[in-house]
Amino acid sequence: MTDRNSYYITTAISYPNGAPHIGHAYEAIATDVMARFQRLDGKDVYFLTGTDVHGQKMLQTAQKEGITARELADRNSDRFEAMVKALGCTNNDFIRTSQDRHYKASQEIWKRMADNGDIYKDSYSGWYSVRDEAYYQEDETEVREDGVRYGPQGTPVEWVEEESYFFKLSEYGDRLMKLYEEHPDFIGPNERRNEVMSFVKGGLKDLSISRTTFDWGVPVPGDEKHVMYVWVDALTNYITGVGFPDEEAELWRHWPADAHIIGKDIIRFHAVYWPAFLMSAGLPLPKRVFAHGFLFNKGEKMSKSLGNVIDPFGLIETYGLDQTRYFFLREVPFGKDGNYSHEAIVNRINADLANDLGNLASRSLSMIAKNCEGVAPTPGAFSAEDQAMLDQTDALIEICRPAMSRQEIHVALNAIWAVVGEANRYFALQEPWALKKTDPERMGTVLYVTAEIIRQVAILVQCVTPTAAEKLLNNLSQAAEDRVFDKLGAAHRLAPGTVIPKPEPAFPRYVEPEEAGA
RNA sequence: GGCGGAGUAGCUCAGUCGGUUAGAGCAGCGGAAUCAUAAUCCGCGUGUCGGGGGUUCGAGUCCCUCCUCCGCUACCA
Repeated sequence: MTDRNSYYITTAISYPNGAPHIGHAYEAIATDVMARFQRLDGKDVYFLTGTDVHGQKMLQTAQKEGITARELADRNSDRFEAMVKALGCTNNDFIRTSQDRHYKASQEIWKRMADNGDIYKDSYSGWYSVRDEAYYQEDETEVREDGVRYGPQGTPVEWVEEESYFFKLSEYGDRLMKLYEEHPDFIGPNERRNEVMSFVKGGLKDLSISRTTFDWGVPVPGDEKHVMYVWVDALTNYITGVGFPDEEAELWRHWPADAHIIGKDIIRFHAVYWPAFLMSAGLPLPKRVFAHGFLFNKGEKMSKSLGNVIDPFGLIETYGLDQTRYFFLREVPFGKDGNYSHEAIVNRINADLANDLGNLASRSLSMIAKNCEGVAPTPGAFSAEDQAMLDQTDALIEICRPAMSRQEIHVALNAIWAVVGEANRYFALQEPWALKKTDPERMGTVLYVTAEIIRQVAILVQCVTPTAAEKLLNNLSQAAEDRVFDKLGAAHRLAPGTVIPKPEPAFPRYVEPEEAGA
């Protein structure tokens, strides 16, 4: 929006029924990169993540462990919060749906939907799978040889009959279609938009939004034997996090959200149910819901039974934080499924980070340290090659900004690394080491241009590889206030005379650990 | 079954409104250079652009058909 400077971005909240895995980490990293990007671009950013701790599964897991649901929720949420921290995420808050503020917010949005006449009580019966948290038609289930009835996902189902509150989703089809048509950017990527639209076009049924079979959840106002069922509760976190229902709250300025970043498996809840709830409650709708893909281990789905689950803490430990962040965002087009393998990540670390960018900085800055008295030289007139190189660098932000606004993180990174590659060619072709003897002034110009490229690249990649970018910018003696996108481009070139000491490697190569006993 | 997407170099993918010898990165092979994190640079591809048919002066690009894969969705004894 042009009329406000706020940028509110969220991840989905994780269900902490087990340990955090790479999928949670991926979403958190990507969202953090987008939050950092907008912050560097001068936006008033609010970044929210957290956990969704209610429901029967949490209750059952807690019972199995002999603790209360709340104890389990707290313990496991702590782990998720620790993961987010370990990933270097700059979230402003970490919400847990067990918090008082969230109960208040959920009950308020419920009341508003009820006041709008969209909630009614009825009874619900059917074959219910606890594990799927879903009801199935009888003909979707089958009784197997063990005498147990199973649902279509292969999980056991039981006959459940309970009274339930329903939300009149069936009345929102037209308004939702209008939303998708008038705001084509509401759902991304585009293939998800098509899926959602065809789903809505097929007709919507009313939605069961409460349960009486367990009590670990937000009580329904005025009928406390019901607790809210997953979606009203979980989705509401996005407004709880910015102060709802206190619309005078300082944080409420951030609503509506600019982007909800979620996994492709929950697109329907975010692109159909959520806007319908908000319309019903009379609240503004988020600008965009973007669904990323899944990560596979060498093409195989990660699962506990296959034993190929990747632990995010282990990745950081093995490869480094910046390296892990860079790998997933560069290797996998955001929005598509992607693959992880040791070979692939090592290749990215060494080729892109160490060899291309790290070594470019190293070779150019160390020449400045050695041959230019440790300060950025004063450039002479720029040659056509110099100017072309600078122009390409100056243009990066104009590529990155629209790409990032569409969550095309890979497009931005691709453009940045194209400049890095071009800069290596430029450097080799200009041969500053030869100019040292033949034309020292020209050498100074080439080194200046290269340092300026590194300055701009480092400012841009702060959002992906914050630690290494900081090293580069320290090496270029850049003040904190100069490390923002406003300082990119021709109007704010590296000042000649800036102190540039001998560089320390910003991106070390990945070296395979020695074989045991070798 | 319906809808949608995809099938291009060993791998991952670009290919705008159809137009000259179909591109990039990675991997591989050969060479150069020595500023640098043994990093970098240059050169090297006989690819039925999934198969077949059609429209056109000309199709990876449009139309038809078939095959394969993926997603969403519906349903059946």
